[in-house]
Amino acid sequence: MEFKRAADGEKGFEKVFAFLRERLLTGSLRPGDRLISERELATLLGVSRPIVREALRALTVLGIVEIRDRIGTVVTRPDVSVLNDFFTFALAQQADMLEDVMQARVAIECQAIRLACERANIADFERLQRALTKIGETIDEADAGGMADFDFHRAIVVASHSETLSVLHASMAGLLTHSHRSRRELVQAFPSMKTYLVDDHRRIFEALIARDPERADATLRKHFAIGDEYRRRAVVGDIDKTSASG
Amino acid sequence: MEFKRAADGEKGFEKVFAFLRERLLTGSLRPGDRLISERELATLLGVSRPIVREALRALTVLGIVEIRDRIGTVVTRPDVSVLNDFFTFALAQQADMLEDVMQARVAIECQAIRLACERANIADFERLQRALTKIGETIDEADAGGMADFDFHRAIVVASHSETLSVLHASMAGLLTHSHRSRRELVQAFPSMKTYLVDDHRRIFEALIARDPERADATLRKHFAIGDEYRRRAVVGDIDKTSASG
DNA sequence: GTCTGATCGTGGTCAGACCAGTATGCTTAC
DNA sequence: GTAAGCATACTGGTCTGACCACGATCAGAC
Repeated sequence: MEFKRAADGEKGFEKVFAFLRERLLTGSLRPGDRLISERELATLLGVSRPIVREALRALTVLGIVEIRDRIGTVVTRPDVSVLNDFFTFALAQQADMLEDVMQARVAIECQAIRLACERANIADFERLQRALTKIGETIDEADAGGMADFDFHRAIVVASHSETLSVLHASMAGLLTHSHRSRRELVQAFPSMKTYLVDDHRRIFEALIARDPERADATLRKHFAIGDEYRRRAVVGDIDKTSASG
Repeated sequence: MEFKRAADGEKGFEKVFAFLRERLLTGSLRPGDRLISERELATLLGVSRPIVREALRALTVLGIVEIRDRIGTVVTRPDVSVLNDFFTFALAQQADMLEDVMQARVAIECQAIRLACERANIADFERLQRALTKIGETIDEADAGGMADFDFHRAIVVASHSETLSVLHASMAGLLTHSHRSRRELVQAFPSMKTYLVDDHRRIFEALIARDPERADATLRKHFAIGDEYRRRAVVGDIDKTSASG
């Protein structure tokens, strides 16, 4: 073990990472398990501790593992934050990606609502109902209104009972949060938007209750399309006349 | 710099990571840029080199940065592999996630085909045409057939000209590759599947050419549904009688 | 039995060193 | 003057051995 020459062919980091990867993928290491200490791992694989730490840190940012100070390293259940990080970086370097991410969000939600039509239970309906009520109540507030809107859409995804869809949606929603908010500020400029917001969400809710996937999907899609339309009109300055009151 | 006590409040790793994160998010560091050397970074932030390496390694697994041996560390364009890694690990620990990931894939593809109806160009159509031809040619081969199938579906996503959808699709497709292959082996057991495969893909292609998003979406969805049905029948052992030849 | 404290193990970090190549510039040969 | 060759100063990749601060554990005091 005194040779840095990895007879295994892999460099230090790769060796450790591959070692742990294999244990994790084959199920030898499951969530909740505690890894052997960094020192043991180092001597076991014939590498130095800093290298082991690199590998553990890599697994940490992937959300696979959690390094607990003075306790040890434990395997965790895969977490969303990774995707969040990734998309945050990715988006930062490609600002034009925003519209693109929105497309992905639409994709996720439309699929989610289809699944939700099959799988939603009473609790899901209640959650949606509450969100719907909230949307009506907060129609005049940009902040609370945006949050209510967000909650409703999230409730749809939750109702799909799909972990993957939830994860993906959560990671995109985070990115779209601010755009969501600024969009909400348009409501004041478009009084007609108020009825659109309330009615549209209600229609989506009804389709969901009716457990009609096609209608739910179509309604949701239309909802997004109308939102886009409002945004377009805002860009070109086509404000509702009736709102000139200010 | 002799104090490990970080006056900045953050621990070593966090300090370096936050430092780089900020540069990356604000655009001070853009893809292609070369970071300063590990040593410089270490003295600059008052930490040791191993810590710097941890941070760089973290960014590497996130696909934000690439460490080139004896050259330096350069900022890269965000890459899919991160998501791939994540889903690989996530799936390994929650096997029941497979069906779930499939749902996400359906979501992505259906949205992609809608966009593709608007955005696809000649090159996209040609790619799809080639894939379609290949599917017909390789109908009797499990391996090549599966690949042709995969290429066709990927071509749909590519035709959407959406980076985000492509990224997501790529990361899921990787996971579903083997299931795709095993599914392909069913073809031999289900002769009726051959016509299904060819015809279905052709119908999808035609809807795309017609630039009819609704029809394309619906056809693609049906395609997936039929695939599921075949799988279900395989599970319960309901094999086509006509294939008893073996 | 309970409380207290020493010890051991853990992650967190550092400093300094060596290796192996790359890149560059300077020297040397033509 | 130009071109080949070599020395040097980088770069990442790694190791060693050490220290710190704190959690856990168990022995000993009460």
